[in-house]
Amino acid sequence: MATLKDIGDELGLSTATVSRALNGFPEVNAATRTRVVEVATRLGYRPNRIAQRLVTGRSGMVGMIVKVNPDMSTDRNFLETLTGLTAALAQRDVELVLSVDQHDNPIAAYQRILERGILDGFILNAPQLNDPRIEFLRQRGIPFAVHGVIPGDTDYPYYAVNNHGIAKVSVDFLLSLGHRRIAYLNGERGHVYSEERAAGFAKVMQAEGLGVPDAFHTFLEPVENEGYLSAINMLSGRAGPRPTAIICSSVVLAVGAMRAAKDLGLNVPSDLSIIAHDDDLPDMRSDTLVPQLTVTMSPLRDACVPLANHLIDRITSGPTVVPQTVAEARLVVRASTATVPLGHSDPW
Amino acid sequence: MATLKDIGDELGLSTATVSRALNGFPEVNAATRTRVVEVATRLGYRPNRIAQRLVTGRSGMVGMIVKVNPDMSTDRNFLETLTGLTAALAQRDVELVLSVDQHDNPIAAYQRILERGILDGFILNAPQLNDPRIEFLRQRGIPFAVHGVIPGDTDYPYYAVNNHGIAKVSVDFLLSLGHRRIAYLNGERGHVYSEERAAGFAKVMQAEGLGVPDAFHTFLEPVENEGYLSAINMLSGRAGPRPTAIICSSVVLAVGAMRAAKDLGLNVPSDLSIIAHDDDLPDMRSDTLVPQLTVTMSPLRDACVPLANHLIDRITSGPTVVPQTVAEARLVVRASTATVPLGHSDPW
DNA sequence: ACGTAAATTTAAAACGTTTTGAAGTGGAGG
DNA sequence: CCTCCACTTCAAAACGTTTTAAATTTACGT
Repeated sequence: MATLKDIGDELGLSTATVSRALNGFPEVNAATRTRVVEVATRLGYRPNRIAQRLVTGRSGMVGMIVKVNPDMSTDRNFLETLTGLTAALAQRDVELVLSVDQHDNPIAAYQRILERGILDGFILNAPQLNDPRIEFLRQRGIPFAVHGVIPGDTDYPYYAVNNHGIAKVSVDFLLSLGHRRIAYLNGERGHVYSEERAAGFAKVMQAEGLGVPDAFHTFLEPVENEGYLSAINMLSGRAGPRPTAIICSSVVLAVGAMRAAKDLGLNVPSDLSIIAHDDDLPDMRSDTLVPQLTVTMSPLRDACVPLANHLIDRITSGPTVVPQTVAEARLVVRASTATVPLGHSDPW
Repeated sequence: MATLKDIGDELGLSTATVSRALNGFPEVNAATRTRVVEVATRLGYRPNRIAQRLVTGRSGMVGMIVKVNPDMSTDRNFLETLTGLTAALAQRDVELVLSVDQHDNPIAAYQRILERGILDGFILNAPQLNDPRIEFLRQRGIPFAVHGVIPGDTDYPYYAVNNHGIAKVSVDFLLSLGHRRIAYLNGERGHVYSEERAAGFAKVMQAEGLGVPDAFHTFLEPVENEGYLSAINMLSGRAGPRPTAIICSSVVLAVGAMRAAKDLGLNVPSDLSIIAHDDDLPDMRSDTLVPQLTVTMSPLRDACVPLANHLIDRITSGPTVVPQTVAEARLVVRASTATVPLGHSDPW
């Protein structure tokens, strides 16, 4: 716990000079600077974040609020994000403060922690379509960066994957294999990612002159059983001729769909092609499934470093800087997709 | 962002008096106090934690370090703990700062964050048998509270469940049903909880004059498939006469064991009794399984409030205070246990 | 040598709180 | 009327840093 004063005393310098020397100000003599740095490292000096914050208004700490919901699958994503984010922030010497939001009011948690004047900014994840948190933070002028982006409201730093593109790549690939009856097991309504993919899916299919009955585009909680039930419904033939291909919004849903196919005696990929989007979660490896799953892939972890940097840049450079990234998913063709089965290439 | 000065100016008082009025000092006039409180609430005053910390040395923030490992099941516990803990701490106006430890050196993360002088203390979870973190924090005099307790090293605030008791209750119950060949699917070696239960299990069985072959007491990563494989091995009869009852250290393992029994054509509970320990995780409901699982139960969430309080008490009252709690698990008898099948009541 | 500009360093204020030591009230007792 | 004490309140220092404005030193041209 050495302080600036300790260093200054040892060298006969004022704390002002020491501070400047360590913070790389140009007006300090090169020789002095090296002496200061030398003593600082010898004493193991680390600036006191608290004191820093008091005077600069910055604490080097950013917050993230976790919405707790019983659906743990989103939490799996969250934990993955959390890990990468802490690491990425640590790279730039920023700490992550976590808060859990248990109330129905998504603002309350932010308010509570903001009132304390501790944090420099926030990372938001899983934005909803009209996300009140964004309005709230924008109003107060609190810097934030979003994992994802709200279409039509993009006035902030973000890292997003091209959900439109994810849908298009999947559909294009299946079309090229001759599929025409393509179903979609999507995520829950209201989330940006599912709505965006839904729009992309609808658009590409329409452009091809292919309609999709409502029963074959479902919006599900991303748990295995939901995927199973919806796929059973689609594949049983009761809602119309069964699809020859299913696109799943996540690997969990694909696992459910594969179980459904198996239970109905359908072979993947010869009777049914399955393609999923894979966030590359460590406990949901799409390449360990049987058959190995064809996926569009955009590792969740890839988001963390850009997100951290976007936020920090925004904090340090002010509101003029709006760093944004849109990542493309890449198609990984494995064994769960094949050409359309004979006699099934007609549309619905 | 009202300050003490704002309040003081409005009432013609010094910041000193305002501060004392709000912090409940006895020497302030009752009438003044009410006036101060009135203005403070009207202005939405919240003390600035940063300034507070700078002068008092306390920040009202405690830390927790997450060890990231690919085994997500422990993370499920972690997330549950996290939720409860944040809430419990918030009750006493304390924030939780999270840090993720990705390095092999468990100390590094603590060091990094401590050097910053931000935190008042730590919550540790999942203590290992010779946990270096404890030695480190003790040496530095940093307050901490542990979820769990290391046998033989109990010189700190903690909340623990009686793991010995968990094993004993389970075994006693099975013994009373006539079982003699009781197997144990335990958690991984090195963790306090598994070692303690192992010791408890061995002791109770020995006291009964019943040995347990090594093959029937296994230490597993708490994932479904591990439970399945180990149970298959036990029930196939290759390692000796099959057990009539299996105790599982967690519900996930029990799910695996039940699948194994089913695959081998064994009925639960008539052929095989299964009992598990249930931490009451929201996504692993032991009462939704078929058959409903008999369990020893100690909700993970119960730990959070005592843990938070233990830590805060320690921080505020100094090292003389060592609040400790040992919780007992309760037995919840459901449908996965029954009396020993005829002709199987002899020991190994 | 001298004045001036540039280079370097310093003293002091500021951030918002807590806390120490002192000072200002008022009333009771002499 | 004076002293003493209890009750309130206040001014100022402190925490460790950054930053403004001022002061000091150095360098340079004459």
